[in-house]
Amino acid sequence: MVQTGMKKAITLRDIARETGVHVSTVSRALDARTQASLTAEVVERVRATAERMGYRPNRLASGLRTNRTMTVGLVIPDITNAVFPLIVRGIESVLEPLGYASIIVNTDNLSEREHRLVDLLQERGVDGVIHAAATRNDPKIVEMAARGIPMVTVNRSIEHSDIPAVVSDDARGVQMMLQYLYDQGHRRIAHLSGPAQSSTGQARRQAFVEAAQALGLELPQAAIVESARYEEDEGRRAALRLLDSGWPFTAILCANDRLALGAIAVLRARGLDCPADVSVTGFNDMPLLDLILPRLTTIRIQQFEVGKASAEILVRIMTETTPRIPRETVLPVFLVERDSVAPPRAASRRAC
Amino acid sequence: MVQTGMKKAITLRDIARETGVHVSTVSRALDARTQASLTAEVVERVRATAERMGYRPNRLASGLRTNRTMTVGLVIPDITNAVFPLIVRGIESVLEPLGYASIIVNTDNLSEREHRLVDLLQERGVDGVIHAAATRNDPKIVEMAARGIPMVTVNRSIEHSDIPAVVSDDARGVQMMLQYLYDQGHRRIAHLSGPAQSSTGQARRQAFVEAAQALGLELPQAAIVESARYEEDEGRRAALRLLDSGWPFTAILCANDRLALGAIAVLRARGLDCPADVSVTGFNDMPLLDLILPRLTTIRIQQFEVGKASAEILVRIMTETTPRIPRETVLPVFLVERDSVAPPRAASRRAC
DNA sequence: TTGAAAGCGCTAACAA
DNA sequence: TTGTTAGCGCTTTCAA
Repeated sequence: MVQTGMKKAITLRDIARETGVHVSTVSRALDARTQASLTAEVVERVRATAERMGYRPNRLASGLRTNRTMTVGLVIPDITNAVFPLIVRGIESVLEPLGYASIIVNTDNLSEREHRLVDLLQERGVDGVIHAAATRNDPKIVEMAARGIPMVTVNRSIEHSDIPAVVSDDARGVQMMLQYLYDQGHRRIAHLSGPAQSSTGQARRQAFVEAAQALGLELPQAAIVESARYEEDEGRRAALRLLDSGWPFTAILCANDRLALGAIAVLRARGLDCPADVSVTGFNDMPLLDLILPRLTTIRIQQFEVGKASAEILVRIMTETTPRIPRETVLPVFLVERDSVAPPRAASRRAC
Repeated sequence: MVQTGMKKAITLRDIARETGVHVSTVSRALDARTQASLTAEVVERVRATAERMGYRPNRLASGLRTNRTMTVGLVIPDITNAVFPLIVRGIESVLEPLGYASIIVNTDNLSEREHRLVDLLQERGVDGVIHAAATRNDPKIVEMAARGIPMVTVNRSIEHSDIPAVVSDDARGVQMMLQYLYDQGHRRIAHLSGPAQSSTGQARRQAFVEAAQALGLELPQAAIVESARYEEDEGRRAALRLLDSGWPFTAILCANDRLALGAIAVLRARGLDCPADVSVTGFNDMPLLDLILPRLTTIRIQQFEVGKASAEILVRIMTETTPRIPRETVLPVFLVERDSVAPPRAASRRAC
């Protein structure tokens, strides 16, 4: 150790010496599962001494011995993206009380980076991984799961694998929103879709197409513009392409709030008001969204609950001998009606 | 291990057996610092075999031996608070390339919780701690530093200790903002201060008092209202108290953006427009703030840079033998002029 | 009910 | 330049 004055930590040996019993006895006395085989008196004496000396178990040592580190890995794309902190807190809400620590890594959706970070987690012997940055088919993840590392994916789902996934009901959300726009009188509705390689991007887009067809909506090529990332500037770029296509849409259903914010900015720059000229809807209901004008009508996802559910499943996989886990856990979503949707100009004119 | 099909990992022994050299030779061949003492041929053969077999070092084992885990602890109040993700990414930007992993814990500013989490970090043998949730005098932190664990505090600074701190120039930020309001014609300026137990809350408040006195401003008791937390509802509560005090202020300098957003909401509810009736300013310039109307005039803090600086310092403490670290590293702040400040009614009337 | 001993995978001092 | 050996702190089998 570099630091001077580094006091060495109290070990089982120190307590053994102090109490006059063997290290293994101390170990047993301090482990709830094994202290049954000891005299109550010894257990208590050891416990008290450990307490008094300020003993802290060395998880490296016990982990080396038992292959359990009480540490899990959280793989997310970018903690800076407002939906993830809530998921993280949801995860933590179940893991922390059980004594688990979390190593959090940001992949920035770079697969090279992701692979390096997954290695980093494995080297540290994490007991399990919650993966919120999985691409649709990721060999590295499948391999890790095959190696026996307990794993759950969040938001996204790995194709052709039996890795449990916790997702929100994207399809239902898109369908609710499209129906809502339809009920407001919209008939030419565009979609700013998310990245095709993310499973949410794909799921929402597919749901959009299906719901649009079910409603008998016109759906030209130009109606769907794909974004490369879930970010404002991609929303701007996509909205520009949409405007320049010349298709006379009256509403944009965006795959994500940030795309919607970007789209609204572009509309405004072109002199179009939301919702008077064009209605725009989001997805996620991220924090602070309700303070931004126009207040975005969106689909609320239960981020915290998603995190919580994924952690609960991971714990089951890590601790139960033969856990029966559903392949997919789907959480409900909710339509949040705010101010970014109005009847289309034409329709309202007709209504007058 | 619970999982079936758990393939055991490749160890140095496996590589030793495969290459026909001793484990220690393998160990040396794989360590850049020691491979100099080996034949280039052996080094290469071992390296290639390790690569081929997919060897991953077991950090538990090496950590147990060396007392270095290449893992650091990040103690923050709440990752859900928008300033922290940026700090985390700043920290990561220096730590990750060096091979460090980060265990992130949220204290919710609960000292009981913080102590438990700090123990959790210590049990896992973190090489150092970046503490962004320190209260002004925290015995646990001082003790940990005294134990020799490399440590840096962020945003807040521990009183009477020599633990390095990375902070933003709060005093200068407050002073700039007060001067700005003064220049716009404001003379009766209130302050919604942050929590007294946080060092930023204290520093900003003190800076406010000093700057106000320097400008010769009127400063009755009612002019400063303290908040319990840096949150919107506390901003609302404090603004209500301010309004009910009857003091005819024309501007509110808030210790934080979220307090400002809360204050503006209350003003609006009372029929007062910001900035027409009352000017309000924030602090931090948190993400998305520029999309919320009225666009808040605020002090920008370089969160990412703060994180980066703290990590750089931590690395120096962890690796250099006799690092000379300044007790406090102060990063500059910037006034961001937006739309929440206007000349006071009286002054503008006079100007007409 | 407790103790003795081995060993998890790695590094480092010492020996050859 | 490479091998031998010991041991980091803990758990767990086996023996007493």
